[in-house]
Amino acid sequence: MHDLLFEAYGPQHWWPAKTRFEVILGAYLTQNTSWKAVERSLANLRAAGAMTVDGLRSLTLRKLQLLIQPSGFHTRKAHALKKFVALLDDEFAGSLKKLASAPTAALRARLLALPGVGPETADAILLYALGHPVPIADEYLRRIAERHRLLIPAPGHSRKGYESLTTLTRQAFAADAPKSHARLFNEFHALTVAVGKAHCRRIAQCADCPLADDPHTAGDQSR
DNA sequence: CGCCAGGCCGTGT
DNA sequence: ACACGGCATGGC
Repeated sequence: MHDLLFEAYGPQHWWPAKTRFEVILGAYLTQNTSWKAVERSLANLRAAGAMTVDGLRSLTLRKLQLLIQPSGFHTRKAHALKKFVALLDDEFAGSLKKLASAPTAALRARLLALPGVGPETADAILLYALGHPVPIADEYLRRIAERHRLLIPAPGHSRKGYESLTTLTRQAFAADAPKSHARLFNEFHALTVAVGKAHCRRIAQCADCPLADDPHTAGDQSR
């Protein structure tokens, strides 16, 4: 899938951010939110000098909420971001570098324990901000996998479902590409979003899906 | 106007 | 364990 999508779409240049902390901010802000809206919040944060850990720490909660308002859920997300900085300060001396040097499994568990951090956000931070080789499962990948009969269709999206999709992705890469997983996971997730947007929103758009000459449109699936 | 977006969480069954 | 609604805003 990675190779087919890469051939069709080319490099996606993810994550669109300059610093690790900017990736983390984006990972929180883009939860169920279009990236376009996130860009406006990020611009606000940049203008306020809050694109760094120190900058964000010095903001009041209210001020932070105001700055990230354009990307929605600002009350929850502002709280969550403050809690992330608190974790960084309390357990890693305020250092993203120290945070990044923690073992992957323990770090993932610690991130998941934070409010506002679920599986996808945790993995996005691990992969795109901290450089850990973890795959990212998301709604797009689930749709694509089901559409192409790689995953048994399941009605709800349970946490367990995402964890199993994560495991399957990791195993698939482990079998076919033993090396450079971080780079492949990085590109694959970006490509997944690209093809998901282009072809998996509506069944009619699957005609020229790069993943298959014969798209599996027979089995319905409304999305 | 209605639907959706690069999810997560609390609550009820 | 799973389903379901709330969270907020802007694009299209």
